[in-house]
Amino acid sequence: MKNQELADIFNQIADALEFKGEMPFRIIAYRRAARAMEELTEDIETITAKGALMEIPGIGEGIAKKIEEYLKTGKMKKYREALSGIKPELLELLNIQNLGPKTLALANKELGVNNLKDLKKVIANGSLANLFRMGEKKVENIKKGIEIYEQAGERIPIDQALKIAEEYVAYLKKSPDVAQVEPSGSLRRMKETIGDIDILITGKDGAKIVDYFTKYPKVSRVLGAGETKVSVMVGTGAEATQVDIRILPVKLFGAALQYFTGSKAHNVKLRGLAKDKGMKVSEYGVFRGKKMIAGKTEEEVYKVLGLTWMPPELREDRGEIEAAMKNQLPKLLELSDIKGDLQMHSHYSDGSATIQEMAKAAQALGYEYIAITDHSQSAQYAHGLSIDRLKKEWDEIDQLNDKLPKFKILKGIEADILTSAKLDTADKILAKMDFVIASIHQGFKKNVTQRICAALANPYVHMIAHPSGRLISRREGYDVDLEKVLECALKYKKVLEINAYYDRLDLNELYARKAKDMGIKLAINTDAHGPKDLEWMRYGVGTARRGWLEKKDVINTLSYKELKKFLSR
DNA sequence: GCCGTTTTCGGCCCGACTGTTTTCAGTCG
Repeated sequence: MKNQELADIFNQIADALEFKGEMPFRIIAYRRAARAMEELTEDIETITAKGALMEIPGIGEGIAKKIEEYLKTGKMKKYREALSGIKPELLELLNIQNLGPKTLALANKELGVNNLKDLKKVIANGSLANLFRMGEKKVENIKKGIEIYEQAGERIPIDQALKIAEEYVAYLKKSPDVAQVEPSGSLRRMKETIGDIDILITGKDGAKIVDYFTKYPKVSRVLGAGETKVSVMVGTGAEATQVDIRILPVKLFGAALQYFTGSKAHNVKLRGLAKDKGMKVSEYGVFRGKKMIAGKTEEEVYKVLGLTWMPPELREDRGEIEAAMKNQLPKLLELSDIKGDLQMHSHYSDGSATIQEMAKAAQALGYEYIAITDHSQSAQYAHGLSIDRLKKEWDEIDQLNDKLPKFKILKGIEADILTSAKLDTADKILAKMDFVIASIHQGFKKNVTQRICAALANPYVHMIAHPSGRLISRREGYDVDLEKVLECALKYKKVLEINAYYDRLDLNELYARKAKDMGIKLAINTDAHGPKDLEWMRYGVGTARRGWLEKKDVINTLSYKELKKFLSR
């Protein structure tokens, strides 16, 4: 699939044009095209072959021609032209905070800066500070930017971001000057990774709040502090994370929260819509002329624009504004709709707890059932179960089910799909199980699509776990055609998983939405290896909500009775 | 470069903060 390749090319063209001082709107157009490429689930070559490129929003005649040219020849004239005269490492420097295209172009033209080494040199010898409209302080800020750039700068997993944010929020709530504190930005939208943590604060005395905010013990550096807006770094080294706050009066809470939650693309669309209607939207409210007509609540802000309120997870400019206009937003799945967890491991394989301990923890979450899905025999890396030990596990589950009132433990297994495309567990064993998961744990590059489809065709298999195999922070995933996998799942009426482990979230939101649209059922499971891991469910639900999923799309919202009926089909 | 139940041309979100300005440019979100 060349989707990401093309996205990278368009982003680089945008960077290059920005560096060269090209018209801003042309640059925005290339960035939009890049984003469109990244969000496609279908292979761009398939779309091109169908002649449907220009049906993608953000792709017009010009960019469509460039895509066709690239797919046909492996080259793109515009790309070559845009990058002509630009040394390979130069545009990378645009990732340094406080160093934008204008300053970089100036440093390049006047001082011959072409890479990080050059940049450091002209900072050290003072020549950068001597350029037009430059000075000591500006250079100092660029130096700060370089430090942050070299330290970390990677997006962090949502799990880690939530922990940092929750601690910070607890600290902020202790201040008597703070009225409301609300994590917003990508965290509130439950994005799978987080760049900066954004926190909205309302209160009266901004200066006092700013002071208190920057005195948080974990702050390692203050990046900038005004009266209503502050940025700090929390932690050091690879752990360092940027936290931004915005302070506004209580009566503007809704407008402020809407603005600070984003996404940027959503807000741009919203503000454009307001403009068409003769209104203006900002963090200070919705205005018609000078008159403020909304701002106290988010509901109010959306309402005056003719829209119903929408959950933060939808706010990505992926059709939610259009749907809200027609009052056709999905009624999203809630965490409280989840009645059980259908993938977890006990100490029989590589889990840390007993089956009883897992059941107790699940009961405490209000669940009606769980499936114990220990690894199968070929999974030696995970202490996979021999048939004898599997039978022992069944006996224990039977005993527990007799003991536990109003709670059910399903006999499950996570069976390995072998490189031969066969499952490592015999059908006659699978036939005796309540819930059969098949998954790839070996041969990531060997006919994965075909092997998964073969597993889906097996009448005893209910679900494919983590269908792409990606690990967000460290692994790309199997060499698999997910479009085909979706087709197979639909054909055999099987379930696909949203694995809720925060480093998997697999299927991701885009494929989850595609699956839903096709009519495929999903299950959201934590893949817990200990009782505490069951709490990861909220990340899986977040991904599901970002994929527009409703209760009816997810099988572990069914009651035990309904689930048994569903699984027996 | 994209896009159109107000337009095939003329629009394209809005504001904070910083520094180097003598009224504003650059950067960021």
